[in-house]
Amino acid sequence: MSNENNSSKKRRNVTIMDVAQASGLSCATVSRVLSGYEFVKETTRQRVMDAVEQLGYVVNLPARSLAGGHSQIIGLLVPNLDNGYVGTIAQGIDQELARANYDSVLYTSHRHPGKESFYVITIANGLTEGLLLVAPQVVPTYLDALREQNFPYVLIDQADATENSSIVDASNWQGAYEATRYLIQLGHTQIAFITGELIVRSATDRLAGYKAALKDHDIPINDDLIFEGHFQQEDGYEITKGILERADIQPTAIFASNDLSAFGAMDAIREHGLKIPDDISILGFDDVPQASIVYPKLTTVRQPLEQMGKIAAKILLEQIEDPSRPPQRVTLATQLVIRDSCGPYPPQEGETKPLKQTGGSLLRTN
Amino acid sequence: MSNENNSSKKRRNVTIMDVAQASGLSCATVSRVLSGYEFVKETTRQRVMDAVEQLGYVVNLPARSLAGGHSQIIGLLVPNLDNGYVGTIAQGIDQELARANYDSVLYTSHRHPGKESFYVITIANGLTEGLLLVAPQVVPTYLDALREQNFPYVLIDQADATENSSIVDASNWQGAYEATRYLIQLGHTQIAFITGELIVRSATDRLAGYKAALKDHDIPINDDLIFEGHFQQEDGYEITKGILERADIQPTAIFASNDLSAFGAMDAIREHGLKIPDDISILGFDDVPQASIVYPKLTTVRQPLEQMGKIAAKILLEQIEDPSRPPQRVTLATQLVIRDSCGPYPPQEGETKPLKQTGGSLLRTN
DNA sequence: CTGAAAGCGCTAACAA
DNA sequence: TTGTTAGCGCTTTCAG
Repeated sequence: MSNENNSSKKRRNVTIMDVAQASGLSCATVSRVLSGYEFVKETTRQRVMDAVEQLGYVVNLPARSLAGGHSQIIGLLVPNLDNGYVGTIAQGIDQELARANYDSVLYTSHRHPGKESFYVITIANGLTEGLLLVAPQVVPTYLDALREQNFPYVLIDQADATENSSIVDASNWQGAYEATRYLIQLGHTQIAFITGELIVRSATDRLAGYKAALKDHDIPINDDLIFEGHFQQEDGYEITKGILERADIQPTAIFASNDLSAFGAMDAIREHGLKIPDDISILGFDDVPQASIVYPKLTTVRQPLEQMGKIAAKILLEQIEDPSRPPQRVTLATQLVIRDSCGPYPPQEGETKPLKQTGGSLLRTN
Repeated sequence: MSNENNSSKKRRNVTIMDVAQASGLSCATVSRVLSGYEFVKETTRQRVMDAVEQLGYVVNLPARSLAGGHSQIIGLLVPNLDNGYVGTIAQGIDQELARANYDSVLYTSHRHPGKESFYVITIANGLTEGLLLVAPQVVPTYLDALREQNFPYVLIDQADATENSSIVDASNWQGAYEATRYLIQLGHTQIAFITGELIVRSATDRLAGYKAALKDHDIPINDDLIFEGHFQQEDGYEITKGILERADIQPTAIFASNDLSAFGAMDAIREHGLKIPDDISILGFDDVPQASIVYPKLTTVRQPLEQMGKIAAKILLEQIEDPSRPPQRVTLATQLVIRDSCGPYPPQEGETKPLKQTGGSLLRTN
């Protein structure tokens, strides 16, 4: 066994000074080598690196940040993590960050109800170089503060009222429009719609896309078929249950504003003894990983979540590098992914898979 | 519009000094108030707080860490984020952390292949006060370094060869044993088993549990029925496809070492035109959120993932507070969750749901 | 109970 | 190309 210094509580870490001493150079030079400064003699660099290696030196991040260097850390503010939605975005972010050797501090919103804004400012204060804000359910109040400080941030899947932030999102209106059109072309006219949080831009855009498609096909918009949800599976379940119990409406298809609520709807439908898509069609939005796992596989509108994360990270990194860049907005195309949860109306006997090309962004996958 | 100082790049942040000045106190006192030191006159505290409020002061984390204070940050090392598994654990961690006002820096492993160890040490150096390591696919090499530095860390769902780390995991052996017994009681004797990464302890434990159950019920262990996978959906799919194409083996049930590979297996089975559970039963392990969404709902062994995260965080926090605490190991009970993917063998006509109590940790849920 | 002062480890002018 | 020297904002003895 090794020597018994278990109880030595605080072993001082190796610092840049130690390296300087060991290599017979100044700490400034060591610092230069470590942060990749160009103009150092090759032999010097080597001397430093040797000492670093030998002493097992590792940088102290807080010290570096404090001294004005790059912490190489960005803050990632998310509402939660348990559904694939955020995870997939985070995956994309992480990939891009890794390329630039950045890491992320994870913050969950709604953690300090009311003091969110204070919380965010703290994050932005010192530790992180920029912020990535993923789809909070409510429009954040601290954006002004960030902007005022000229602190880099990018919103993901979320609109900013002031139109003054960098934003990465997907074409929600378009996606909903095309999906609705698909259902219409399948023969449906009684299409129920489950909305998301209606204070969120993506939710209202999807609703608008749905309405526009109906209108363009001369199908009257029936408010009785529109139900306000909250992007949760539970909502989808409860709302659909309600729909199925009502006698006054008979939708032949349900378009849920996100996959999660679509899953809830599927549950309710099965519980009611109905078959999907024979008795009723279901369409979702997002294309989270689960969508292709459920049975029947969910037809849905794909948001390129991972790519959204990547691009957001890339923009943020650019912004960090050059804070004078003006905010930019990137809207990625959504894509209708046709799987097995939508069928024709009226149901055709013998037909297995409805696969009517509607032109544009269609996709058939697993 | 406000005044045009957009171009002022670096507005100095409000510091503790400003607060001191504004309140006519010393920065030491301000610091004391801010870090909740007990012995300050109430009126003084109030004066400080007022100034803080008025100036909009927020702490600078790096400065605090550097000066030896608590960063209130722990590092969270995870393999990925896109499946519910890690997300659910992270959710639990976050909850516990929030209670103690801690945050987490997210690190993804396999990001710096080969230099992982260096990476981890960097994390541990300065920024974070402790580390939570979630189920890396390989046994990490840097544990010794951490221990040597007396740096607090907790392993989640992962064994440590040296038996010298704090660990939170679940009763993998037991879970697999009970699940296998359940299948046996359902009448199955030809039970295929898809393993996980066999260098990972949880994977070998599950395999051992499966074997033990067979043995205890006098069913010969057939190595031809055991397939090595990697905890991935893809594996489950490929392996199952292979199984179904072989003539020499005819399993009536497949026990996959995690839900992900079970999902893959389900895909392969459906693709083969077979029905679950009528033609073949499927059993998973983990109970990730998707498990109750797939159709048919997956019968699986639940790992209390969220709770594992919570407890790991709690242990880490304790360890941070008092580094002299000896490492502890907590193994949480797994639980067989009976849903719809397993049926009796031979199949009984007319029977809807097999629900044979096997005693112990059974559970029927959605 | 409060203030003065010495760093924590690093970067960034400014010199040399 | 390299060294010297101030701090970055905070905590923490040590005096008062």
